Amino acid sequence: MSERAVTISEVARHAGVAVSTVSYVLSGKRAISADTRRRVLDSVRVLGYHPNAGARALASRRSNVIALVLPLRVGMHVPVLMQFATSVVTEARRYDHDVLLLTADEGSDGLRRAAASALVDGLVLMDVELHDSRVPLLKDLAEPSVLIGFPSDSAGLTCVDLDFARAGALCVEHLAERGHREIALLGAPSVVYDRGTGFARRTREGFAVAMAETGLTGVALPCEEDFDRVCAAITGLLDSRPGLSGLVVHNEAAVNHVLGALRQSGRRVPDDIAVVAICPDDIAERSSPPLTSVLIPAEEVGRQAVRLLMEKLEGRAVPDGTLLQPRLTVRAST
Amino acid sequence: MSERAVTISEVARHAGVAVSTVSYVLSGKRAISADTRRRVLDSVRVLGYHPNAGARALASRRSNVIALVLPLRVGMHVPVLMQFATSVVTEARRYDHDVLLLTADEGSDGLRRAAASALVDGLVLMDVELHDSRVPLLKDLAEPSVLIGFPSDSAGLTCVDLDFARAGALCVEHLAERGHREIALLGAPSVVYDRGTGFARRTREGFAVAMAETGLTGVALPCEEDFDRVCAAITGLLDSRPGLSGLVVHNEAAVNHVLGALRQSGRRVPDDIAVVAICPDDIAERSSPPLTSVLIPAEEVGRQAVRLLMEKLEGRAVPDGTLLQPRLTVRAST
DNA sequence: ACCGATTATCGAAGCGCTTCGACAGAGGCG
DNA sequence: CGCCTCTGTCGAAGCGCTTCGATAATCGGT
Repeated sequence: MSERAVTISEVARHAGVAVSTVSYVLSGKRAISADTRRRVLDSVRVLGYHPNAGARALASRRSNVIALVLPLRVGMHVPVLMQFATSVVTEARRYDHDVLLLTADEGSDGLRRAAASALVDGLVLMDVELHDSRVPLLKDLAEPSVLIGFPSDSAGLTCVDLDFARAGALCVEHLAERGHREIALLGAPSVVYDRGTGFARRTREGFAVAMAETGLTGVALPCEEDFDRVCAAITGLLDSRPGLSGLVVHNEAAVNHVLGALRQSGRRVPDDIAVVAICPDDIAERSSPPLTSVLIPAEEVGRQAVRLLMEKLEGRAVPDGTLLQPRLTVRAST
Repeated sequence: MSERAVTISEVARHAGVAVSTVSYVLSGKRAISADTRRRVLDSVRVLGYHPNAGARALASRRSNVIALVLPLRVGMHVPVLMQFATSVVTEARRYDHDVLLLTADEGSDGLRRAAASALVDGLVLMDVELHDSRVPLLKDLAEPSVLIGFPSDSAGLTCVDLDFARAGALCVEHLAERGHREIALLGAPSVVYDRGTGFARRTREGFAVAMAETGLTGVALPCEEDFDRVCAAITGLLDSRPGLSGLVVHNEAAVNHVLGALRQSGRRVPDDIAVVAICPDDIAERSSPPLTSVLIPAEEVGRQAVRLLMEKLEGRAVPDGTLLQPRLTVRAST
């Protein structure tokens, strides 16, 4: 181990050309004859050359690295995060970029540090809140950024998200079509609403609007994530609303507890009560019965976010807001 | 936005010193008078100087970035991964390093690329398998690395992990003390064993050894992660082993399904059957009843991994293998 | 008052790459 | 045939930092 790394000048010598020629072969920024190109690429292969990232970043003022800022607090849908992170990394690699992982608890300072030191060329932020302290910083950072989620003041920012309002509405409409007249939404833990997290609130709003439009009655409640409190909530709900025949669950961690609680209170799904979840497909499929669900397209959100960022890095204009349309998959629970 | 970044020479001019003096103030590698130091630090603050990462990496041959290689396949304990990633990032920041996220599906090439281009100074790999194709590469990479998990040929590598064998044994011993005589282990999905994933196998081995030592009888079974198959497995187990009174569950995704299945078949926990889980505390606490569990100390594993890597980066010797001792927390399920 | 050892600072030489301007040679055109 | 335009290649100037060796300035010891 540990021979010194191959440099571009060794490649140039080996191929019998100038250093700059090697650089142009590799970047494609100037025309190079087919013959020279081949010789250079051969030398690159033979010597096992990998351009030094630091030198490249210094000279070109591009690090080819983007930052991914993950939230790491309670109440987050962890598996969704993970899916999301994966798709960001995969898509970034497709554009020949790497991903630097930052946690939200470093806050604005972390972002400023990564940007100001030219460690990264751009930023993708997850789980942006309605009133997010990082938003002002992003607005006057030289580096472009893309947010997952919409802060309340999103002017001048590029935001992507699932259209949660539509997702909430979709669930209501589906249940209405199935003939249900009284339904309930079980959402995120109350702390998530209090924090002003956009996706939770927007789902609730979409739910409310669709309820009004379809003429259904019902309530929207926060939902904790431990079995006992889920059970209590379900019991309370069933007692107070005897006509209730449908449930929308927007809480990945609680959804299995909800099913358990219904089983325990003797209700059959879907015969006594129908359940629609807003959650990843794998969770919906592993439940019993498999749940009709609205998929959270984490992968596509990640892909879109990276694409938009790459566009901005190229200096192209991009739309301010991108809302991904939810898709409802009917399974056995409705 | 977008004024050019402040450079070290602007700081030097502002403070009335040489560029190298600024560098030495910032790195502390040579003695600097208190007065000069103060002037320089003031200028740094006033101008908002952040050293350019690329230039620094180029000149010092250190990027101050480490790679975190995450597995992204089925059957992984996703939330644990996340916890782990967080602790790696947090701990790395404490040593003034950043974390580059690589996914396992780029395979050895991804590692080689990141290492050869000097993008990273070292690597932390998660979820290493018994026969991992990346192990040979790691052995002759110039960059130091730390593995989470033990490959079968771990000679010359630095590995960290929870002592899963001990964790399995601990569960058995706990149930034995409580007077149980016949118990079962429900483990990972069978595909995970087939793949040769170390932690699943080692738990099973520790379980088997402790069974022999304590004189208990029972079986170890793989466990799928959908409710219906969990239910079937539980029913089969209860039917075929009427004397069974204890269960060890080493499958984070299935543990709530197990409890649901027991409820459904009319068994009370812990009166009819005791349950010990190997899983994160939050899952154990949210179940009903809250589960006696062996914690997977993801956070500590991450911290240790980073520490060991930093030691290696400093050129210090570190132990080949580090096994973290599991801790059993008694809750209501046993 | 002089010498050697410290201590604090400076200047300059890279680190490995990209990019700009220059230029030789090959064609196309009048 | 001379002139001009392309093409393909080269050399050199940085990019912003670290680090090495050199140089003043200071100091105690004689």
